[in-house]
Amino acid sequence: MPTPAPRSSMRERFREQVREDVKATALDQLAEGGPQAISINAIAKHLGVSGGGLYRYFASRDDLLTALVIDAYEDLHDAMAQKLGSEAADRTPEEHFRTLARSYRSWALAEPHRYELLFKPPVPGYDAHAESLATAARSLMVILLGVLAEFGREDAAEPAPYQEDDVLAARTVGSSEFRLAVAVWSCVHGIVSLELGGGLSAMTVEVDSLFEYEIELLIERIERDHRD
Amino acid sequence: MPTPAPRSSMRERFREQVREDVKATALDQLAEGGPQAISINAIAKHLGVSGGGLYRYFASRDDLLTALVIDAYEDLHDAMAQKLGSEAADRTPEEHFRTLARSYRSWALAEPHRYELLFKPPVPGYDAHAESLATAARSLMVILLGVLAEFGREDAAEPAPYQEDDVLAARTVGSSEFRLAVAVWSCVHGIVSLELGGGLSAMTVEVDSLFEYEIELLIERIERDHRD
DNA sequence: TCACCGCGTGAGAGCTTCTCACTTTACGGA
DNA sequence: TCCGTAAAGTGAGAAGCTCTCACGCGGTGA
Repeated sequence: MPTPAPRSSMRERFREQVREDVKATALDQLAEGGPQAISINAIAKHLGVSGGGLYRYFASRDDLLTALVIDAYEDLHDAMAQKLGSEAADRTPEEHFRTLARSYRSWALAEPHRYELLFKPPVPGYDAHAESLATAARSLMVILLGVLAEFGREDAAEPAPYQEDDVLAARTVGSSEFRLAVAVWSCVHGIVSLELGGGLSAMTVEVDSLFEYEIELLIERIERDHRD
Repeated sequence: MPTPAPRSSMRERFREQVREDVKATALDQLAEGGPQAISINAIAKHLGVSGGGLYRYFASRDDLLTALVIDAYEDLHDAMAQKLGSEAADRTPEEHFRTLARSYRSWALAEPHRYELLFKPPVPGYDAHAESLATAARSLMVILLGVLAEFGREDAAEPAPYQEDDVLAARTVGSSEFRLAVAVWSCVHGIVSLELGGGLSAMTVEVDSLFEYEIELLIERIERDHRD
């Protein structure tokens, strides 16, 4: 059997390539015109195929949007994990948390439409992709849970605080650590969301310093929470 | 001149009535299908007029959506003001704040699509209605600023904590009170937004108790902020 | 009474998503 | 090497959308 797998994966690989091209074009449209500007027709024209052809690759427009959301979750996840990983290992938990929060906001500000997409489900009703979406969302929590767990330990030089551990996530769901993580996330998301939504642009307030101040308050709160 | 005003306002009143009917129908569509489901065509059919006729009342679909957003701001504002007003005047500032936060969340949970609409500007670019939108958003802040101001005073029985005072709002923009109000708002909005967006539905966490806990933490923070 | 202006109509341009019968192309087993 | 099968792509078209516009009808104000 001389490499039967590569043969059969040729089509698969091409198919995946086309899907990536479609998503890349959709991201361009998203960046310059928001979710409304994403058009299957326009993507097809841009890629040089006829309109109906793309439906071999995405069952519907919502299907494409869902794929974009999952990609965005992974991208945000990777951005935060990379920032955390590039830090010196001897940093304090506080520094790790600051890095995490700042990279979260930076990503959102750099790609506002993608961030909006994360919290604007394309279809109001629960569709078939709800499960994969939830999984992607949970992967963000794992990072946060890892950093929050550092605060509990006395020695700060613990290895790999940003590792992905689904078992850890599953175990801590519903626990007090999880509660704290959700609460912290909601505060960070709150500022970022208001900032992006224009709710803050109307008010003349320095979001940069507000965010930094919020980070310090959250750290205080985390430390207090760990002293119970 | 025997009442020229009522005469000339006959058309005006009718016009306003039609606009209200259109918005009411749009709200029905919004409630059951989200912003995407709002269709000028379908509204016209439901009201028994032809499609193009509605453009005498709303210049565009975005125009209609903007009107809905402004209405939603006012509605949320009124809901909070009414809840505050119905309370006994001898309540403490803490109780007032709890009432405010709970009524905010209640309104959002009761009308999730309208709440989403508040922070999803229909048009990405800043349109002509940006100013009226900002005004409506600021009216929310005035209520919050009023309640936060109670914490500063020693005697809790101050009159009319929820009065609207644009001068007050304009004066405090950029001040430290304003900063605190924005920070508090962003935390409350953060939880509500995650809850509505489904980000929390994936995680099994009791949002009710989480929200109540968050309120207490915010009160603590407000009181600490006033002791500087 | 009469001119006017706002209202509603219906056609239609141009866009969209999505379906479907059809052709073409390429893979993989005999 | 050859050929059946399955996938890729086409183009027409249905149904929907927003929005425009020329056209008449009728209430309003002088």
